[in-house]
Amino acid sequence: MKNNTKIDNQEVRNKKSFVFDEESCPVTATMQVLGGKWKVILINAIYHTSPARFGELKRSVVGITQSMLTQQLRELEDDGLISRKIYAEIPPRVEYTLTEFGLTLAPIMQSMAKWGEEYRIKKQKVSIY
Amino acid sequence: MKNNTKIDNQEVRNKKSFVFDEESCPVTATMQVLGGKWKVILINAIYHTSPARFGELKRSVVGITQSMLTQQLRELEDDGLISRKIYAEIPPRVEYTLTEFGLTLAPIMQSMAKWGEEYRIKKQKVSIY
DNA sequence: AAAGTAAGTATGAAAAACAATACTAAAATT
DNA sequence: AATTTTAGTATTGTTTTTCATACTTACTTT
Repeated sequence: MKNNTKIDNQEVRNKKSFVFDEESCPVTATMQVLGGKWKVILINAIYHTSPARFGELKRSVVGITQSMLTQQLRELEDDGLISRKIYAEIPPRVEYTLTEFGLTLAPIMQSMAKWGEEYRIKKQKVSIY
Repeated sequence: MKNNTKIDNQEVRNKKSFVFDEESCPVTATMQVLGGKWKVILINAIYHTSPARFGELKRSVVGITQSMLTQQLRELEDDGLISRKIYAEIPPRVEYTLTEFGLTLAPIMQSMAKWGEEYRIKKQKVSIY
């Protein structure tokens, strides 16, 4: 116990004690919104093709299913990141754009895009062709 | 069909046709590595507490289970983002640090941290207390 | 009259992610 | 001798995601 206290003090002295949860870690908080397989990809896609139609996203976002697309778009809308504009036409037309708030994610997407490019280069170097 | 072609041409004229997959979209490529509930949070935690011991991460990363922690750390190691240093001691000691490559993720974490802080402010404004 | 169109909804199933619990080793401490 | 410590593994179960398929509407084109 004495020893334990000694170690604790050492730890306190040498190292801040961090807590990573939604409350105290802003990165964790961001992940609550952007988590999931498709969120970031979709935001990025809308960012680049805005205004993006539903069918357009379905074709361009490789691998996503229609129901996933619908669901994720709804969640992004609920979080205030994208807006959905319905045209009263037949056949229907719906256009998605980033809201002003959604546009504040641009730096995240840009840093990810940059990293992804470098990652691709790194992978090429490792591959054995 | 004639009409269809007309619309297609219009689209080609007015809008680039994007494809969002791992090959052609660097953001999507990044998400292959950082996807999942814990990856970004863990990288961020190690970034801030490096060198981070296993038990330390288990305590500080709120909500993660031991098996999840082990699994995610292994995957991050396999992707070359973190390194694992084992000390031949009893009881065991293992320290995790970001590799040089892992450190290249810093801009992503920083942009996420910044956004998370602003998101918190926005949520406060909306709440009804 | 049948087929095509866009943007969905609904349903059920499969797959992946995640969680809980118990267990281990080898030395130090009580 | 029992307990504590750290960093796990193994097993089983639950929950969440994701997928596949069929269906809808109301108008246009064939």
